[in-house]
Amino acid sequence: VTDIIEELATPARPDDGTDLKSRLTAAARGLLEREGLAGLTLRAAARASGVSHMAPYRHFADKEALLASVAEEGFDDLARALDRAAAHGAPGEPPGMAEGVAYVLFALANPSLYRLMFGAQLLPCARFPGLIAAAEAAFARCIAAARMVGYDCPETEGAAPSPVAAALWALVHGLSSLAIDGLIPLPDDPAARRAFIVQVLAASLTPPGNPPASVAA
Amino acid sequence: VTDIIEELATPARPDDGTDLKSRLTAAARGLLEREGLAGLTLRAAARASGVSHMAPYRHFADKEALLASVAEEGFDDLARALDRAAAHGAPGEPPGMAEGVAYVLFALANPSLYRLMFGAQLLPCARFPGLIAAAEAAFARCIAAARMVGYDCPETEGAAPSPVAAALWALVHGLSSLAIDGLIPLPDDPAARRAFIVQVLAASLTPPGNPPASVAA
DNA sequence: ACCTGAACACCGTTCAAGT
DNA sequence: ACCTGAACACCGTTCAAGT
Repeated sequence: VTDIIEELATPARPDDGTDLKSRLTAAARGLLEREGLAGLTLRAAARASGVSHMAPYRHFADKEALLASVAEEGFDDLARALDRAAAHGAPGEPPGMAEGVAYVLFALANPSLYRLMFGAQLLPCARFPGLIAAAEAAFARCIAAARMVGYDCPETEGAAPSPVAAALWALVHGLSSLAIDGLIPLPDDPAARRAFIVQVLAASLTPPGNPPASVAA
Repeated sequence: VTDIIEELATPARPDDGTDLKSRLTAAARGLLEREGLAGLTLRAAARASGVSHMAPYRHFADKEALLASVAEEGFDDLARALDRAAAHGAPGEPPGMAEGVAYVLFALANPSLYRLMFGAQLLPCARFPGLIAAAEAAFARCIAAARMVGYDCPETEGAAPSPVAAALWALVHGLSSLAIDGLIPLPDDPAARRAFIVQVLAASLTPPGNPPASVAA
């Protein structure tokens, strides 16, 4: 049965011009979206690409390398989504809010991919420099958004991010992660969902006793 | 080789009085800490407990049920750590800060366990009511800490948490998760590490233009 | 009630060939 | 250079027994 699903989603085209490496990555991403992390196997990706189960080893050192390739695509897509949000932000909202909402909505739209990007222990092992670069590129958007909010984020040379940039990234990442896990249930209605996300992000930026920020409630 | 490690860590004691279910859970937790999620298998837990590879099925419906049992223990431990921190908070810090720091330090001290608790898709599938109850009990500490900070958190009947409680949980969870993944590198020195965590948590509570909160920098 | 052992379908990975 | 096929050790899970 699962074989049929695989075939329908990504029909085997052994000689369709595009190189096998990108075909395998695309097949892996499809498997991840449709069947979750458990369904993302080297052999299934090979089957979906119409090659033998050993062919992927020509392009990926091991399964982890294939996962890293998928995760890197995910960070690239996330960065693009943040850039799109920054380009046309909502007029009534505080600066940086459009990017924060776009971040959370991206995670909710791609839960398995988002989980792979962060929770799969791909980053800390320090293999895959391309993956780390993609993650840091996405992080750079968070720093830019923090500057738009008005925070003073000093240039960080390499290692340590400034505490305020870290705080904003932690906020949007934490909300995304908890919402994906269902621990912070979000409204189903798109408008209500967006409003709740704006409320959460604005809440941690307005401590009690301080004047509330300008939020379009 | 891995067999030897298993034997040394949790020697097989088929008849040591304690019931097999808790022995299996303890063995699974040991495997998780020493070898990560990949090393946590039903068969390895059975081996470490000195029973056949089918004995666990008497106590757990499947592998996911064993994982849920370990994760539930993790949420209980986290709740206890938060209670301990609340009992004797640092005098110079704002209220609620001690709990937030304790939360992040717990995650850093138990990275694989923390990842299992949140990232393993155990919560959203709605099996394991005990696990969900344990997670909500830990979340209750975050709401209590939010009230100590001075936020007005209305009672939430069941489903939707208030935006401010969600924001504080997202902040500490996001920082924990990103720190574990190495995306927000923390200082090695314990005092410097604690100071950085305090800075990050305080940063998102003091938006620019508002008077800075009383932080022991 | 609780545990065992054989068996099945799957997986990641190594190795020896094939063109 | 790139791909194949057999093989190995492992895993989760089902089934038929054993006490």
